[in-house]
Amino acid sequence: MSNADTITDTLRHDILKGRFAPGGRLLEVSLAEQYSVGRAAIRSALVELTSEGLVEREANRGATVRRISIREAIQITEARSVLESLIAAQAARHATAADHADLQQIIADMEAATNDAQGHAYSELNAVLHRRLREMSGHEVASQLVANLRDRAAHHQYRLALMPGRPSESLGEHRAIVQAVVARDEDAAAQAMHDHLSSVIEVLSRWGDAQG
Amino acid sequence: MSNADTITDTLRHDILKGRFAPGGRLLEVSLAEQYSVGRAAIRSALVELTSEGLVEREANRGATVRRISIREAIQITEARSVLESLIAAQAARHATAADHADLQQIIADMEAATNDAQGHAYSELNAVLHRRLREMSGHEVASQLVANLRDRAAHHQYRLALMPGRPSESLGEHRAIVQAVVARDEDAAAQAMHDHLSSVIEVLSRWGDAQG
DNA sequence: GTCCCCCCGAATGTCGACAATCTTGTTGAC
DNA sequence: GTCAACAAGATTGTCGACATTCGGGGGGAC
Repeated sequence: MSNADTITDTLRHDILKGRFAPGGRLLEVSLAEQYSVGRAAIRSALVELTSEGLVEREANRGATVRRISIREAIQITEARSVLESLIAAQAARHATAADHADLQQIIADMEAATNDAQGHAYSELNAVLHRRLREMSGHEVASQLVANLRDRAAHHQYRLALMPGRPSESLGEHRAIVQAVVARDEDAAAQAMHDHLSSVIEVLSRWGDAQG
Repeated sequence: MSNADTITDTLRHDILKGRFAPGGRLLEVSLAEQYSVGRAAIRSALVELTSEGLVEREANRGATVRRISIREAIQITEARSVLESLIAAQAARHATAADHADLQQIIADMEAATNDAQGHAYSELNAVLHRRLREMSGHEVASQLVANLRDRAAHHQYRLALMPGRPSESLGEHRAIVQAVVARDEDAAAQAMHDHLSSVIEVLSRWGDAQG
C-alpha cells in the first residue's frame, strides 16, 4: 500500500491535469509500465478513483476516465453550493486575524490576474481561495466532500475560467465572500457563497442549453 | 471484478449490520476464508470501503472498522442537513401523486411502530422514507453523497432510534416533511428537513456532552 | 451480398508464492 | 530492575503466471 496510495495520488493528479482525456482508456498494463509499478498498484488506484467518481470501470472491459455531462456538472455544483455555504459560515466563525489577511491577499492576487487577463492563474487562485476557506472552517467532513466534488467537475470549472468576462464577474462574488468572513458574519458568508455558486450554475445552464 | 464488487456489497452490509464492531480488525486472510473468496477480492473491497469512510487502513498494519466519534457524527449530520434539504426541495418539485401516497403510507407505518414501541422497525422505516425521498428528487449526486453519509453514521443513528421518546419526537418532524412535499412546497420541505436534522444534531450534542 | 457461427486476440480477474514490514516477546548488558 | 538490541511471528504488499471473459474478424452456407 505504501506504493499504491502514492500511485493513486499521481494518477488522480494526471487525470485532473488533463493528461488522460475524458473517455480515454486506462489500460492496467500500459499504466503499470508508464508509472513503473506493478499491475496490483494500478488496480488498487483505479478502484479508489472509481469510488471517487473520476474513473469508470466496466467488468472485463477496462477502465476509462469518467465523462461528466453538463447536467451532472450542474448537480455537482448544486451539492457544492449547500456544502460550501456551510463551510463559509464555519470559516466566518473560526477564522483568525492571520486568516483574514491571507484571504485578502488572495483577493489582491486575483485582481492582478484579472487585469492581466490570465485565465489560468485566476483559476488557480480560485482553487486556493476555496481550499483556504475549507481549512479555516474546521469542518473535515464537508471539506472532504467538497474537495472531491471540485475534482469531479474540474474540467468544466477550468473551461469556465477561460470564458471572456467571467473572471471579473467571479471576482466580485469572491470579494463578497471574503468580506463577510472578515466581518465574522456567518449568515452573510453562507449567502455570498450561495450567490457565487448560483452564478456558476447559471453559466453552466446556459452552456448546456447552447449545446442542446 | 465480478466477484469483487459483490464482496464489497456483502462486507459493507455486514459491517453496517454490526457483524464487525467499530474498531474491530479486518484480517484479509480471515475474511477471505469466511467469504470463500481470494485475498485479492477482499483487498479490493477494503480499498473501496476505505474511501467510503467505513474502514480504516494502516500501512502494513491492517484494516479496522472505522470508529466514528460523536464530533464526527455531528459533522456528518450537518452535511446531511444541507444536502437532504436540497433533496427534499427537489422531491417536492418532482414527486408524483403515486409518490405522495407512498410517503403517506410510510408515515402511517411509522405511527404504528411508534405506538408499539418498536425501535428497530421505526429505524428501518426512517431509512426507507429518506431513501424514497432521494429517489423522488432525481438528484443522483446529492443522493449518493447522503447515502454514504448515512452509512458512516449508521451506528449512532441506530442508537438514537432506541432512545425512549425519540421516535415520537422524530415522527412529528417526518410528518412535516411529507406534508410539505405533498403540498409541493419546496421551501417548506427544505425547512422541515433542516429542522428535523437540527433536532438530530441537538440530541447527538447532548449525548456528546454527557459522555464528556 | 448477407447472415450466422466460431475462433482468436486483448484485457481484466484470480490465485499462489514470496518479500517487506511492523509488533511483540526475549535476552543480555549494565 | 531497566533499557536496548535482537529474533520470531503475524500480516500486509508485490509479483508473475494462468483463467476467464468479451468483442471483433474471418469463413462458410444460402
